[in-house]
Amino acid sequence: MSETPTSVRGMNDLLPPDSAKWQHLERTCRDLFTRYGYALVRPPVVEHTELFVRGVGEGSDIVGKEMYTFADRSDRSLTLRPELTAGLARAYIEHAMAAKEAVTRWWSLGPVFRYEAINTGRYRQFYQIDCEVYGVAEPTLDAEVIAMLLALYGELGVAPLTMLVNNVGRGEDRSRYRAALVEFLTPHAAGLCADCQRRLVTNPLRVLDCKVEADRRVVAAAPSVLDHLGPEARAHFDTVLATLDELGAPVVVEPRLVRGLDYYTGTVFELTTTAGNLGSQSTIVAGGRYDEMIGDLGGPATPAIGFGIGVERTVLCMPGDPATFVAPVGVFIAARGEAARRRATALAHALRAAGIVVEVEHRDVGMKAQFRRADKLGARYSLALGEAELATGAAKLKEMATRAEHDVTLAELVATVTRLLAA
RNA sequence: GUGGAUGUAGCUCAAUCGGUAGAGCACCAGGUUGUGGUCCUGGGUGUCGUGGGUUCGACUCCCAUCAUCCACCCCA
Repeated sequence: MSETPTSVRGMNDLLPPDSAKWQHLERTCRDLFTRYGYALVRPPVVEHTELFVRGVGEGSDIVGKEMYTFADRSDRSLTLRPELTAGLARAYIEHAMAAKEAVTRWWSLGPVFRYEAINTGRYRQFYQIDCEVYGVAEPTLDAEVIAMLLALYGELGVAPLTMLVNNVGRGEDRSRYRAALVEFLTPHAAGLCADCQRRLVTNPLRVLDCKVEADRRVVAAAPSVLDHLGPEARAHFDTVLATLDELGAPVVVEPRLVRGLDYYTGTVFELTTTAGNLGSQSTIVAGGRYDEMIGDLGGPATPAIGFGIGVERTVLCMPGDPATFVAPVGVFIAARGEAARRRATALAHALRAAGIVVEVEHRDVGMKAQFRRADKLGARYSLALGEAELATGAAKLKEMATRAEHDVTLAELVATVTRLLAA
């Protein structure tokens, strides 16, 4: 390897124009979530390792083998967050939110870290956008959250979409189903893949999610979670589905849908798409209820629901060339000579104060090069300043696409440009 | 973790059978133009990913290694 520095494997630089497409996603999320009453929270990137072990679950692959864990100088065990939900739950508890308000709606975004093999739409530092609601147990909220996601992706223009939903049960329902599943699978154990033979003991629900063909055939005949829900959970799930129907939100009930994280209870969902050539990484959002996590972490028993959006994957399946998301330059100011450049700088300053996107050529290069750059930047208008313009205070404002020119006085430039750009 | 492909200029890529490398893009200048986008002309950079091996001679063949991409697995 050469001497020049390189980024860490699986951790990439986000550069223009791709960053503009990300900004569009983030803006769309912010605006939509704000309408639903979510407020932004930014927890730290690093937490005590213990939080993730307890919050995400010891049995999960994430905690088992994917965390970036290290000892700091005081020998505390810290971990780069592998997801956002646990840190947000910690903040909810630490700031005693339950005592301050009955319902808390938070959203957050930022990098998360998992030590995994790299692949399309899969990185070691990647970005998630989360929404979490604390304090509501009722099923209409589940439907609202799911429908909001469908609205978000509709607004982003992602298609086709499939929203899978399931209810993995909790408490006694979960234990009963787990027992029934183990009872069903044990006779077939010899025919299952090595991973599933292990899962049969550690986390039998995960067997349902196995992609191995032989295992899938076995699982196809397995008992369904939905048949093992008690009346309360069954009624909850039915209301979720009925509400989604009333909202006109299309979903597919998938009894074999299981999430990889241990904390989910009851409703779980997963948004997938075939857009964007994501291959097997077609899950772009995943979430569900985690009604026991806040209590398990030592907080007041508080029902909760949330989801995580995979930002890279979402951007990959969003339509549109990234360049089209870059803010277009309103005016490009070309200048010849230092006196003209000083004036150009001042004019640009004034135009920008008026909200116009302006690029000034500060380099001492020829007019040809300046206009080529104006063209390349896609500027709506260009203004050329030289000694003559400085002397007269008048200049020509050129519309690049049509090459038509408007006579302008520099004194009225801001007003003129504002009017032209608004037209 | 398993399997496959690819590493050559800042970027995208070429280089026949082994004879120490070229093009386009991008960038700048000149010509044309109104000091002005197109067009024309000119301008230069490579430890050929890295380390070994074979050979008179390696970008080319062999081995190793690293990186990137893709599939599987898992996940968002």
